[in-house]
Amino acid sequence: MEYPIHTLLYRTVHRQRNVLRPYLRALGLGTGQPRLLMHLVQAGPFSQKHLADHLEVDPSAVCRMLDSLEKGGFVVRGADKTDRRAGLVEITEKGRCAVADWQRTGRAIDRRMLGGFTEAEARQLVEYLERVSANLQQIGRGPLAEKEVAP
Amino acid sequence: MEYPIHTLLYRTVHRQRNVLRPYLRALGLGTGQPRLLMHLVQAGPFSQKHLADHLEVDPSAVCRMLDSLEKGGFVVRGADKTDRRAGLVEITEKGRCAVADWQRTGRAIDRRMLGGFTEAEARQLVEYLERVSANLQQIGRGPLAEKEVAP
DNA sequence: TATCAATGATTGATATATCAATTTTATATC
DNA sequence: GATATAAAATTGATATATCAATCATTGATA
Repeated sequence: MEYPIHTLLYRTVHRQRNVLRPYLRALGLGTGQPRLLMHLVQAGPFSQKHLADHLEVDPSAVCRMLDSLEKGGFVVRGADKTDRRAGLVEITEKGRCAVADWQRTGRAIDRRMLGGFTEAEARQLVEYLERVSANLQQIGRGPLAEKEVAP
Repeated sequence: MEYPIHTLLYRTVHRQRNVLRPYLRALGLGTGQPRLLMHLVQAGPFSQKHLADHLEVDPSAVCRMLDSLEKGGFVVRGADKTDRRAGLVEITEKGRCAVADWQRTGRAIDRRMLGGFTEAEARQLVEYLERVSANLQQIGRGPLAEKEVAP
C-alpha cells in the first residue's frame, strides 16, 4: 500500500509520542514540555511570547503548559521589571534535573528509533527531514500553488 | 545546533499539521479525521474497535471523533445486528466527497513538502520513515533496553 | 497630553489524545 | 441456567493545540 508522505509522518510521530509518554510521565512531564524546558535551560529566562515563537505554538498553549509546569515546580513565573505586561519564565533546579534525566532517555530512544541504520543513513534521514521541515515552513508563508488547489 | 531525531520529527509534524489545518478546515474536517474517513472509504463499515486498532488510538478518541464527524454528516453510526454492544460506522456520500477533495489537496501538499527532492531521494525518505516507524512499534512492545535507562 | 492602536498574558470553546471508570451486552464456566 | 469475566462504546479528567475574545499595559500620534 502506498501512503502519502504526510500520512507516514503523522503515523510515525503518533507512535513516537506513545513511546515517549511513559518515560516522560515517570519524570512528571507531558509530551510537549521537554522542548520548552530544554530551551529555558539553554538560554536563561524568557517571556512567554518568546517561548511561543520559538516553539511555533500559540501563546495560549505556552500559558497552559506553564500552568502545569509551574504546578509541578519545574519553572517559576517572574515579573519583567521593564515591561509590566510581560513575565519572565525561569527554570528551577528541579526543572534542570528533569531535563538532564530526559536527555539520557531521549538519547536511548533515538538509538532505538534508528536501530538498523548506518551512520550515513541516519545523517541522511536527518538531512531529509530538515529539508521537509524547511519546505513546510515555506508553505506556511504562502498559498499552496500559484493557482489554488480548489479551482 | 544538533537536534535529536525525535525532536526533529516532532517539529516537522507540528509544522505539517499547521499547514494542513486550513485546507481541512475548509472541508469542515479536523486534522485527525481524514485517516478515519479514508479507511472507511477503502473498506466499508467498521466497528469503533476496529477503527481504534487501525488508527492506533484509544477507542475513546474514535468515539469523540465520530461525534464530530456524525454531527458534520460525514459518517453515520449504525447497529451491528450480530453484536448489540458494537456499532457499525459507515461513511456518507458527503464523507466520500470530502475524502476525494482532500486527496487532491493532500497530493499537492506532498509535492510541496518534497520540493527539491529527486524521485530517488523521496523514495529513500519514505523507506527510512517506514523503518523508523517499524522500530517505534517494536519499542512500544517492550522495555527500552535490556538494562533500563534509569539505573 | 489624551486617545487609540498594538502587544503580552490569560481564559473560553473546540479538536485530538490518553487514562480511568462506567454501562451494556456476550461469552465462558460451574 | 446463574454467575463471572471479557469486550464495545461511552463519559470524565487532563494534556496539547488552535482560534477568538478579553484585560492590562505600552507605544505612537493627533
